[in-house]
Amino acid sequence: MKLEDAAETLAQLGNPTRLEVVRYLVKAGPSGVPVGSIQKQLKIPASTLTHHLKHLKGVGLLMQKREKTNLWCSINFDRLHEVSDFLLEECCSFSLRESDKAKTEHDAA
Amino acid sequence: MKLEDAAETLAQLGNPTRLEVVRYLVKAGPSGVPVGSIQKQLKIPASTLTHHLKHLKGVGLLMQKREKTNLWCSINFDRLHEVSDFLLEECCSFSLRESDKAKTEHDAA
DNA sequence: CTATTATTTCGATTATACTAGAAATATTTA
DNA sequence: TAAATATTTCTAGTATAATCGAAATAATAG
Repeated sequence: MKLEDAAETLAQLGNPTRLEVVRYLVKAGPSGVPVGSIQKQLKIPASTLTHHLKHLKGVGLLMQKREKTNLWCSINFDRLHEVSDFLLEECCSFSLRESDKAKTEHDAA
Repeated sequence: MKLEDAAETLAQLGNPTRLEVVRYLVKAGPSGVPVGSIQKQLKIPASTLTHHLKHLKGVGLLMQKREKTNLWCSINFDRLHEVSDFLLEECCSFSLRESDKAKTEHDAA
């Protein structure tokens, strides 16, 4: 995953209203929930909700599928895992303290 | 972890410059890296970097420790794990499709 | 076709964040 | 004390996002 994409996705998750929606959808599981249910359940004005859903869709976190008049929303779990994992990838792959002690010039450039 | 706190933390991670710093510190491991090394390595203007470090510290992602003239920065791995995990907690704890099929009134309120 | 329900677009207000140069401060070493 | 290095504060310009009411647009059922 590219850093820019991860940052953009995390930024979208960083809005409290949007995160509330995401958490709700995560709990709802793969089958998802209609837009209207989210709206009533979390008491978010319709226009505000649409706005946020568009953002979530934009970074690939949200999937939507029409069924009659309802638009069912569900989380893209793969994508969410990807972002979640990104944060800790390559953890501790170098230690400056060691090279520091060994008098290696870390900041050569 | 409270939703508001998670959102605030994710928002901080959502800035590309800050995320780059975090990723660098994650790779550096628990011993950390001095401010100046981050600055040179990632080529971020000093004032900009200080600004971002303050944000990261504000949400508890960054720990700092002085050693002579250098200020060593390291990631609070516990905190980062907490946020990372938060996203998928209570996954699939309810399914609207099922209650839908059973004609249960989900949006009663 | 009309009524009803679901969702989106528009438009306007308000607030907040990113960025970085220049100057200031702190800490160490000579 | 002076010089050198490390980090922070100040300040200001620029841009972008959150919010939501009202009106518009689907989509279906009767």
